[in-house]
Amino acid sequence: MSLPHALLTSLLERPCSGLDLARRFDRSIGFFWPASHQQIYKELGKLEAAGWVTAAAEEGARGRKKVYEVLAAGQAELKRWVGEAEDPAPLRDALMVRLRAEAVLGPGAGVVNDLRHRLEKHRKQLALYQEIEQRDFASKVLTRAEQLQYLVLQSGLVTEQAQVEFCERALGLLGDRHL
Amino acid sequence: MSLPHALLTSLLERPCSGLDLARRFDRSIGFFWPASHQQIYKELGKLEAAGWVTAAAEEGARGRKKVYEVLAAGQAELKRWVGEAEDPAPLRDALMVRLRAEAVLGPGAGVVNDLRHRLEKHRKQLALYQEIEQRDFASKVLTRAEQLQYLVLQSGLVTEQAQVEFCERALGLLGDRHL
DNA sequence: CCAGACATGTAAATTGTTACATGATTGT
DNA sequence: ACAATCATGTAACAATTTACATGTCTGG
Repeated sequence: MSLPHALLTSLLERPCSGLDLARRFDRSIGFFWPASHQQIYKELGKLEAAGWVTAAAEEGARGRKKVYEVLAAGQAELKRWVGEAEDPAPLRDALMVRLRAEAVLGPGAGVVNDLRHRLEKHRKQLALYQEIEQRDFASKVLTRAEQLQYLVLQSGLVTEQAQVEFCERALGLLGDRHL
Repeated sequence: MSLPHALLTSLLERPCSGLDLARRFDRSIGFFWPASHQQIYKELGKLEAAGWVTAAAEEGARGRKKVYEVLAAGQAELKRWVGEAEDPAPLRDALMVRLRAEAVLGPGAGVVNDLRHRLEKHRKQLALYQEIEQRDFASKVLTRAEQLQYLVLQSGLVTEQAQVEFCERALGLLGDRHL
């Protein structure tokens, strides 16, 4: 379970409120560890109870906005966790199950629907990653931290590229002509 | 949720007991949709209640062994589900979170431990898939069903290959000399 | 004043993991 | 007899998703 450590990482990069965190997740760490605002609020409560972050009510801000900041104990915990080794999470891919089902059901079972749908999704995600690459990492000298962030983005790039190629190949095998 | 349909697929390939299913999952569909025997037993109960499979107590067998078989309604349901389109499941990769944490914590935070560990795991998984490829798909003419099964295996092959290359690259970037 | 965005949460349901429990059959 | 394996489950927990609830502030 990496959510607490993903939050600590993001808060170390910049202290902010729960909703800000949720928004930043949607276009950064959330590509590799998605989380809804509900989950984030709950987890922030636990981080605070554990003494890893402090919450400061921001005066003059809307509503009862709280700004969270990582404490020394939280940073120590994050460092401890980074040093741990973990088995890769098991894959769960419904498309593969559908392909196996199509194999046993025979031609025309309909897996092309999912293939076309996912091809489009993966193309969009790939385009998004390429946009981020151009915007944040193109034509400049990178610091070590930026090199690592770029590495993570590249993982996303090759993954989406591979997914696109897989869908195209599968559709070709199934005789689909809507490429 | 694809477990029921993964079970239907596997039972269509060959009717068998819950434990047999669990064992076959471990070296086939389970690479793309893992399931423990506890989960499988529970789900088989639901499939039976839904009228998608029948359970027949096998006489002369050990204990209270039951053999499950797919009914027409189950096959129809599987076909319906295969035709559905679904968004790809969101990625969740703790290694990426660790890399981002290492970026913000600075050199020596220890992500190399996880990278080395995962490099080894992915190399093993890749070797396993290559073995299956040689054993089941090398040097023979493939039926359509076999082509689809091979396609699924190839997805695993390129995925593991990409993971291996990513870990090697990351370790190179971090100056690790234990490749 | 009211719609819409900001901001923080609670509750229930689903899915999956881990630990435990029970009994039957086979091989030695 | 007894250990190992076969075979089927139950229970408790953990993580995530979905739906709902509540109140604040800003712009028109």
